[in-house]
Amino acid sequence: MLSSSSKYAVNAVLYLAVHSNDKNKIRAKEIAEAIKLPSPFLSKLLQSLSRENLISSSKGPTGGFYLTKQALNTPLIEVVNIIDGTSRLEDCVLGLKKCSSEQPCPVHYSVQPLKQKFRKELQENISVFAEKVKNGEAYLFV
Amino acid sequence: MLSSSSKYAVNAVLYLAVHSNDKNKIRAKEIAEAIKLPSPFLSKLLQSLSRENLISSSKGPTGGFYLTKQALNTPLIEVVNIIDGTSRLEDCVLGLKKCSSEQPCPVHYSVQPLKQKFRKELQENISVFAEKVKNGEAYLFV
DNA sequence: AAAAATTAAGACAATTAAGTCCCAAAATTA
DNA sequence: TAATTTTGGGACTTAATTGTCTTAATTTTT
Repeated sequence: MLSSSSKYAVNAVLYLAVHSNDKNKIRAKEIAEAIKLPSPFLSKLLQSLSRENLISSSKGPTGGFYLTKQALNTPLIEVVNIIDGTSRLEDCVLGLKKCSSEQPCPVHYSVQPLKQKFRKELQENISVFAEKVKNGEAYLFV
Repeated sequence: MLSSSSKYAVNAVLYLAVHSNDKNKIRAKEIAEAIKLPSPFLSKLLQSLSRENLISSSKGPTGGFYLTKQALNTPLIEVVNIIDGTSRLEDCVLGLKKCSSEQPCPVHYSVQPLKQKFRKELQENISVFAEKVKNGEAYLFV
């Protein structure tokens, strides 16, 4: 469904959404420890997200990563799109090159609506999912 | 969602469901050509399915693979379970070890019902999907 | 009984994904 | 300005998945 990398990235972004802002940047190492991930690997993911301006960063002591208010209003699925690309969630479940309502694969009508709903659910903004964690309705680890 | 291997396997099984029976066995090579797959690799997948008695086989000239009537009444998801195992479709989308309604991840309630529905759709018997191909409602290649 | 055709099994190779490491660039502190 | 701390970028390593090849076992045909 999602690659390991984008799972990590989503976790990290939600961690930032909950704990960071432009006054309170968070180092890669701290995030890595929080979500139990090797820090060099996480750094690379964060850099990819930063390069695409989904998250913000600054260097040096007191530096780190953070989310702007604008970034909080980005659909969560953008994280996945940056790390995995879009095809992973869009391609035919059976791997057929041309699969559509004109030429459906055998599972198309069973599965395609679910895939679409999945993408739609992840269109919800990052802030929406972060709020659940702040409220104690959802958890990021364990 | 599914590994490449299990996509291939599902295709191959549906091909057998449509074209084979105990009087009409089909060689790995023919299936491989039909679904455009390297034949040695497909052979290995077919062997895994045969070892688990999901498909049947016989050796020698006139040998090949086929589905029994009983096998046609197996849920399609069994193919995936044999090739990928079950965890791929059951584990938390964000990769959290313990993710449940007691301790849900932030996307749990958005996504978990869809995953369950996905598995449920693939619980439908192989024959159901094969019929769609026979009817011309669905296609296996291109 | 021998030859040919097929599946079975497992070792091997190639590719991709995951993860590490090193050094440069930028910012802060002293 | 020098030392320190952080991100940025890219080369490198490791692990997992995908794909190939060789040989054995079984069945059919002649």
